[in-house]
Amino acid sequence: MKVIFNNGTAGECAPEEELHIIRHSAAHIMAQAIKRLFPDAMFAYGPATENGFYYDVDLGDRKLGDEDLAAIEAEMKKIVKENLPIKPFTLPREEAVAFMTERGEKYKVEHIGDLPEDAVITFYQQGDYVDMCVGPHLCYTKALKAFKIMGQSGAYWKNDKDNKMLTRVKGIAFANQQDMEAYLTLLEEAEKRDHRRIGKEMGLFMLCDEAPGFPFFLPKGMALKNALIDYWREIHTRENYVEVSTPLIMNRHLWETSGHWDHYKDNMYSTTIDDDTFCVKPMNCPGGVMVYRSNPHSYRELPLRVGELGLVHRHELRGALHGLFRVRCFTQDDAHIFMRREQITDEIVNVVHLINEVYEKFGFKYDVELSTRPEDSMGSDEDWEAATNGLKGALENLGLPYTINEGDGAFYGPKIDFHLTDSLGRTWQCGTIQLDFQMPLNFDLEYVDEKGEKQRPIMIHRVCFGSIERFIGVLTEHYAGKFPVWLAPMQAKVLCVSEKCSEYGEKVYEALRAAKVRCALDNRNEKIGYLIREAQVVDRVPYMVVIGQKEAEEGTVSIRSRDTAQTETMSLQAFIEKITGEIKERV
RNA sequence: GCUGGUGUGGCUCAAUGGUAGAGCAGCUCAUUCGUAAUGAGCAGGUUGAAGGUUCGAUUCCUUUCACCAGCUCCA
Repeated sequence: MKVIFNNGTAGECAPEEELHIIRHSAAHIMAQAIKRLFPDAMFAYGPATENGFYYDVDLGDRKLGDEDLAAIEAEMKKIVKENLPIKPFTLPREEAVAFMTERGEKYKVEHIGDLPEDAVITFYQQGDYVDMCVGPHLCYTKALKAFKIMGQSGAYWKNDKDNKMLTRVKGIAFANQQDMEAYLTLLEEAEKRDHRRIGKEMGLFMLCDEAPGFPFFLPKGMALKNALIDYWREIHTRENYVEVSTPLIMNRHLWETSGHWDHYKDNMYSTTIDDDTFCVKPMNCPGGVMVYRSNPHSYRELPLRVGELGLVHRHELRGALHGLFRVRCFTQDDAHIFMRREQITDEIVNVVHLINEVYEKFGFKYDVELSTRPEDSMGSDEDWEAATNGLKGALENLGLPYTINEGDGAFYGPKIDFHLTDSLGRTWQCGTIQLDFQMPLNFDLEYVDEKGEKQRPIMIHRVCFGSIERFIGVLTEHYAGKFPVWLAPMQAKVLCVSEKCSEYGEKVYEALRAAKVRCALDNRNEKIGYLIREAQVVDRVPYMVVIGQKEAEEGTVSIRSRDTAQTETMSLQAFIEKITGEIKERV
């Protein structure tokens, strides 16, 4: 594809850059359209994104409705049709400032201020519209073949909530119409995987207006949750963790000592008990610390790995709530590891291996982030540096690729975060490993070393699933509700061809129940096709056990697989062995 | 919390400033059927909530709650 570079030459761009350039030019064309419709508009940033582009615009007090978005899209089409040439030019810094000032583009002026002193400032012009930009861009507006405005939202200038809120208009753009159609189809498909929809269809969980952000787990969702917990307990026992359970509500003083009162107060629910303030725990660590502190410890016990499936409550902003992905109460598969300084790297490596094992079990790909010290934090520079280096060292030892998320650590220490992707490509933080020198200091934790001297342990906070609720949401979308047998809320469903064989169906169902298979019996007076449809499409049950006259006479079952729709006839005993084997092996 | 949007029976959706309609699900009856929807009938809603305008509101206005797409924030 031919593009125009910021030095004014036209040439070929690298194929992998093509879409990026199309999308970036789409942002400019949209800006031009907005400027035509709203002459007072001032433009902030307008980058290409993963599937399209957006532009943050200051429209004064003007709000955009759906009709406005439609008008912008129509105007863009017009600009494309006009086939305006897109041409770059450069200006020295002062002239660039004067030029943008004259055009009222105060955000661009501020942007110039952020650029290096010696930066050459490039502009791209199409018709009467000029945007400050490094390019490259399409040569003509007509080269933009496929785009669509997708919506708008508020967004702060420079992403800082103390700054003015601008209007972000978002769109998608593709090389051609077919690619865009394909993407829109993909979105439709993704919507079908939405865990909120599948959760409802399958009867996994519910939310109601009376408890916004506090999910109810229904019997089937509970079965899934318990299957995950059983797995979790098994691997943690193997890894030499012990398990505790600590109270949901504890005295405010404890939260003051831990630092949560200062750093997390707005997110904590509280209540009054005997004239004293008590807080509902937003994190499990102070509870874990109290357990540690209840006894003296020897260096021989360390590392001490203490797990807790802890239910935490956090007051999340209502606009942030999202199905099971973002809730106000959730179960963390937490653990606190108390250890000596020299055990840090080994322990982190162990935890990373464990988290990796869990994610591989489900076939997840994940991104790793290292979050460093936030502004609002506790502790000394030395401790923060040591902790951050400890995490970095472990990641580098393991050769795990990661990105650094500056200033995004917990208030008590830096962390490694594991992000999983939902059906729409949004990523959600699940696993996290946090190194903490503060909590042991605040609570004066100790152990006795080999010389009989008191030493301060270091703490790791870590979760694998992150929140079981969020993890179930991600799993639901990952499998589109077609969970593997060991996780499936309903593992087998007995379907009777007619009421005549109901009795044998009952017998098969009872045999499966006795073998601890999660199952149901459907002997409704309907055609078998009807029963199959519901079992396969709604229940997404891995095995449909079809029972008819023939099976009743022979003592067999006809097994229809959810995934292949193939059927296989076998003895009831053979099927029970097959399914219980798969459940046990967690395949 | 912020920007925009949405809110009608369990679900998906329709309609109008003048007593809310369909499909699916549910129930009843008939059918007793072999691997993705048998037929007929019945029942189900004070249109998210509160207030206002109006002779009359589900429709218009205000407030509020919840949800959706984002922003911010986070597991």
